[in-house]
Amino acid sequence: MMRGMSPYDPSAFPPFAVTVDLVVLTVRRHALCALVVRRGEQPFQGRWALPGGFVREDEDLGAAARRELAEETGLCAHDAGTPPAETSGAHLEQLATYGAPGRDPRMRVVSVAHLALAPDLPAPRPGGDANSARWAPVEELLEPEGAPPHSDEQQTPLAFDHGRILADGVERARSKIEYSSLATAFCPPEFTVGELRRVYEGVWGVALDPRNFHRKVTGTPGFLVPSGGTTTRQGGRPAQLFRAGGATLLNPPMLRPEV
Amino acid sequence: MMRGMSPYDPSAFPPFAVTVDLVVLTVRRHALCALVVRRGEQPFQGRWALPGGFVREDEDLGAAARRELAEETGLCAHDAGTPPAETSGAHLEQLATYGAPGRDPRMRVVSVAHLALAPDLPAPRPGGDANSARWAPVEELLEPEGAPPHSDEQQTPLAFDHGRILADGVERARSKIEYSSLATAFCPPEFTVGELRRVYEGVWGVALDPRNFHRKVTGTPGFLVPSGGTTTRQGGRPAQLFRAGGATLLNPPMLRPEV
DNA sequence: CGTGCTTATCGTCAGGAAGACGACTATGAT
DNA sequence: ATCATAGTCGTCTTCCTGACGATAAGCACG
Repeated sequence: MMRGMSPYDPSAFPPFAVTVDLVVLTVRRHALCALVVRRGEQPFQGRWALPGGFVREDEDLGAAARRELAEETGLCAHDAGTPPAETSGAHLEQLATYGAPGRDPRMRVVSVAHLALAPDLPAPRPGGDANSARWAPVEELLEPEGAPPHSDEQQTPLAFDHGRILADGVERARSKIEYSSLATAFCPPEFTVGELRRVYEGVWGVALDPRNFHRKVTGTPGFLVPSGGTTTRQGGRPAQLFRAGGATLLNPPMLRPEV
Repeated sequence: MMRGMSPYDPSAFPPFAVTVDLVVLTVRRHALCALVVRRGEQPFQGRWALPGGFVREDEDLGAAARRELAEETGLCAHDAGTPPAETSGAHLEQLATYGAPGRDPRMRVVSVAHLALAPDLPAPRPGGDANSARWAPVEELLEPEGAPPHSDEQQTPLAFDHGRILADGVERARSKIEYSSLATAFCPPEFTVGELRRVYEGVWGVALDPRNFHRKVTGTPGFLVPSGGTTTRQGGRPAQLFRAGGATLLNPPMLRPEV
């Protein structure tokens, strides 16, 4: 033990529980969707919530997020900064930390939220038990922004402050695909320019010009590398297949249309 | 108490201490500087560290960061999103959270780092005790990146993992002034175009063309609003004084020169 | 009081990138 | 065969930026 070093006096600081919550996003049927699980206990019993759990002793925050993601989806996540290997992994990065005193009525909980971007999974029922998890369109989960159409009893469909966490994660994803090649994390290992365009359209909720988009992504060095094959899985003329290139930053960025 | 709701079993999760650490940046004499304090106790006794402290019970994370910032600098910080009022406040936003198991040898500490951007303060000696705090150029604090010139005993001048936290904060500031009007947070309430340009030059460590910079910032609607006066405090021809406008996002962004 | 130095501000010009959109290609469905 | 669907290549205009010349208006000297 180091000279003069002593453990903290436990009475000198309040006790906290630390959790990780996950905003797992994917693009399904042209819409941005988030993974939500149904709560089995109080508070917010029966409501939808983001997946998450306690950080274990001797476990790093990123490791806890990767563990929770694997438990819920089976995905093996890359850390941010790790080059995308051949494995079918998702992108994972820290989002923000939420620690308002009253956010969990049981005790003081600080939650380190993480953002994961995953391709459209073949298994729509992740996790263990039956219909306790689903992909939900984000505008459905964030709906009561403008005016609640029917009942005003529940402000947001999500438990705790998960509505805000999800909103922050969606905003991060929307802005980050502008200036990085992260949109490829929503795609399978091999994909076409049109599939990548539908990712942008789904995340941003806009329509993009296919010709200008094609020029942009194929003209940015290091963004896409052709894999040689073609596919007709989207119908129409066969499209060239690409893989994500090594470039991570898009300069100049992909421009999101105004309003 | 809600029906069926009970407090967590304290044995179900490990105990954490939660702190906030501050990356306070300013531009002094054409260099980006960070606020560091000298540690008085083990571990890392005598080394420089980022200011910070425990989050109190019933205190929000942002409130803890604002409190620490006020204790160290006397600055009254705006929350991110709050329009800059007339008060001489700094910008404050959450940066990232660091919770690796071994980062504090005494116990498990999760630190929610915040980033503050402040104008050049008239008082270079903030805080209470004597010479326990100073502004240090960031490249001096982050020096041992390439090759340590003299001794190889200490890897970084900063205690704990504060070298990485500072690096992350600097990178956030460097990228954020590209696409937002945040550079004005480094300026006094009234400033000239040249002073704003020197902020960009100090943060990025590059030289910018004064003519193109002037065209860019005065041509972006909502970025700057003329306050009517002029000043010659920088020497040379009198320069028009401006205030930060309401715009927070720069579109198109200010382009950082390559390499 | 002019000369030189400093900084601020306006203008011009060429090159690059993006939006709008026409044209053509190659598949599957009927 | 024809049509619908999607992919791919070009063109044109407009906007923005980088490079850089020119002028303006203070201050510090002699």
